[in-house]
Amino acid sequence: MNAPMSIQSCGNCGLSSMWALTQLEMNRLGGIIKKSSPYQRGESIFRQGDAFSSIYAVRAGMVKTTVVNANGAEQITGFYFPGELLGLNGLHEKAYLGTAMALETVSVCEIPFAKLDELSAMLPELRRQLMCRMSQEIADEQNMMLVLAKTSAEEKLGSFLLRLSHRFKRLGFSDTQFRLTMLRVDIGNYLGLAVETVSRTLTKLQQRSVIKVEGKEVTILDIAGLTFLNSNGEQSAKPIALD
Amino acid sequence: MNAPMSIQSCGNCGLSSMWALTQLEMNRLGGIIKKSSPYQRGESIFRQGDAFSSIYAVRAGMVKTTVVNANGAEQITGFYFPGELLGLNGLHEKAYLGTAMALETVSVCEIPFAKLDELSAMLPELRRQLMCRMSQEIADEQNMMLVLAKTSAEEKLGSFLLRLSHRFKRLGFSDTQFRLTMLRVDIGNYLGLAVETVSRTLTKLQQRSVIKVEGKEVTILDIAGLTFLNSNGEQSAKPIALD
DNA sequence: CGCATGTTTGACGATACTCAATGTGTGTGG
DNA sequence: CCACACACATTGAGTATCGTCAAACATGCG
Repeated sequence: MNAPMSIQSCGNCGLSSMWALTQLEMNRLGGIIKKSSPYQRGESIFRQGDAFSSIYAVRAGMVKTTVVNANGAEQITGFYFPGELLGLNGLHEKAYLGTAMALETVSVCEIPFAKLDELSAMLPELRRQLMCRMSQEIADEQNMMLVLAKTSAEEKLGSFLLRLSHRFKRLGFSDTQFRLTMLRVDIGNYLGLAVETVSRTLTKLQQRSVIKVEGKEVTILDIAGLTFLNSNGEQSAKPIALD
Repeated sequence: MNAPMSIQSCGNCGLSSMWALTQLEMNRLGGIIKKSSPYQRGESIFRQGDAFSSIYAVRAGMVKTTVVNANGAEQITGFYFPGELLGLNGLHEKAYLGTAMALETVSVCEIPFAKLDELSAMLPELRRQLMCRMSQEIADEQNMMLVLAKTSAEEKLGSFLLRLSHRFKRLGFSDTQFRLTMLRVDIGNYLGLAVETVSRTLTKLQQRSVIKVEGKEVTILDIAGLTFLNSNGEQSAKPIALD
């Protein structure tokens, strides 16, 4: 089992590389950030319903967020990589809308939101970065909605793998070979597929030499093949436009 | 054909009711908002790839947003009601990530983002409201992801109708009887279902007296029935937790 | 080693997609 | 005003895909 991935630590916290702030701004930001002790696999960083107080930046390791729906079933809402922010959805309800759980050994920085808000009044660049990150979160989720709206299991899994690939690349890791930290059942839950379908589809893609799978290790052999799975031009809504 | 729904107009713009700001703050905000002429069905408010400059608040009518994916197919990413904000996802790329199109006669307010940003440094409550709205957008989208991750067409459509119901209620309209502004094909595209499946599922739910459908008019007869469709406790990921 | 957890594979049936035809409504022009 | 064209919606028949159930197979851990 290899070490969980991490971003370069620097200054108070591993955050400066992603926030693009000046030294002064970083110092101010660093002043309000609390470093927390690492979480072990299965431990939760916050829980659904807890009062919202802070957002969290993942420093190392991968986190999954889940909600319990009306039927009492647990549904995964996201996987979070180092450098990504947790808890942004809790602000408007003043409570966390889901539970964040470590998938492996995880290190996070806690950023008290009230202080971040005050600070953002004084530091324009920090404010813009924060907005920007929230905007990105919105965009990422729309992207995920596109994945989920695909009709075939192959497309869903293909898009899922490509998304992972992009995020590993952004972290400086290989975008063609990586480790699926989460379980097959998690992938299925996240994508709205049965576990067995996940397994079978991975096997099928492997047989076609689009990917190689060895347990949790995945190698992407044919990115184009993965991108254009089942690419029948259908399933699109025609524009009303006259415009 | 009835008039498109709208929020109460007030002051410069119909926004104050949703922003919970003081009169002074509203005046300052009103000073930067541009009212735009109405858009007709099929006209676009902004287009995918356009440079990001403003966010838009829907005042009246319904808007759909779409993206064109790798295969050149159009995919719907959202339907927007009066009082909701468009374009928030464009900030981090400095370009709109999708096209926003009027589904009926639509009126919007344009809010130049650069000015909003400046203003938010001076008005703490405005800043918090803005963050709060972005947080809500994130939460709404996660909610939608839950809908899409459902495995059965019935559940997807049921949840879709319930979401619409809640939003109509928030606007002061009936939450049990409303009009589907969008086409069946749009619903299918949005939910990852074939048009025929949308049609058949609506019929099936009607036969079971859960809803009543007459063309675009929908009446919800049994909210509980709609909420707990196909509620087999399965399809959930078991927590790893020891914790 | 043995148990628990996770993954894969097989067989079967239900669900949803495809193709095709038929309804239904709406607006246009004769 | 009606006939027609067009876009949209529904329904039917056949098929592929995916979910379910069950069993075998791996993997990790005490």
